[in-house]
Amino acid sequence: MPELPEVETVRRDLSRRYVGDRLEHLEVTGKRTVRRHAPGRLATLEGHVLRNIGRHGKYLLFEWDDGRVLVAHLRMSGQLLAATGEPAAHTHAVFSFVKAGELHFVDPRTFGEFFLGDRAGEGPEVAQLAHLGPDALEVKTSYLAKAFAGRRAPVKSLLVDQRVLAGIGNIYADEILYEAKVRPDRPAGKLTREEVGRLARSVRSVLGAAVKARGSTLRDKRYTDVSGAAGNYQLQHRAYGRAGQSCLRCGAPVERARIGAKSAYFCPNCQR
DNA sequence: CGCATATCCTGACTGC
DNA sequence: TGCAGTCAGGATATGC
Repeated sequence: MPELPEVETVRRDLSRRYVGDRLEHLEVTGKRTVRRHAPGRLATLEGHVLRNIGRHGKYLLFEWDDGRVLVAHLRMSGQLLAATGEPAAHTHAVFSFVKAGELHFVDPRTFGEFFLGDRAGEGPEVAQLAHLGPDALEVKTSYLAKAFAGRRAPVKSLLVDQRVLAGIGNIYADEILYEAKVRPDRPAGKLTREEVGRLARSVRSVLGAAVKARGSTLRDKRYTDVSGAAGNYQLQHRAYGRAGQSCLRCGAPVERARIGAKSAYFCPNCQR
């Protein structure tokens, strides 16, 4: 499940490989891959040079030599793989670059999408992403305090709300809350200023460490980098997936609860 | 408006 | 061993 650290790892891999190269051919075969506009519009990128790859939260922003931006989201199961040879099962798009060769978009669950962004002024930001909060790596305590004020929803629900902060998903939310020693079911508006500060610090430190470790690859191997290699941050998970095991800080058994429709792992003893 | 829930979809896993 | 049922979760639409 790609979240910010996985998307950032993919962004860096893609940048090294494809920026400066010319798109020779683009074949989109997935019926659901382009759904915000006519799928044929993507082919108008053929012949253009990729100038830069940006990222906002979990969205990738491919910037081309004519100023256009191709937006991509991998959702639950999407992968971007440098590939040679026959496309694997569930390959929905193949980008062919002049020098670097092919880039395959593989996505069994077909939730991932591509679309051409509408520019919203200077810079690479696009109108379709205007609802996103700031990128989670740049979170500030003062911003988070304002966003939480008066809210009764569980703090975890707001951490994964992309309108509040862009980039955090279910796994890193649990890791962040564990690091900050805050229970996931606490009403967000009831957190003290000090707790919000710890949370903001943990957002930056957990995501930063996960980017360094090239993201988390779980058993299902739904995430790998662009060359197909696994990440390493799953080895540093301290909350996610550890139900029934001893808390690595205090030894109490880690609990699993449901918050909204998602599972939440936390230590009921040292997260308060 | 804020919050909760259902939906999209396939593959991995669980239990009989 | 085989098969039905459940779960996984990112974003968005809908309901209260």
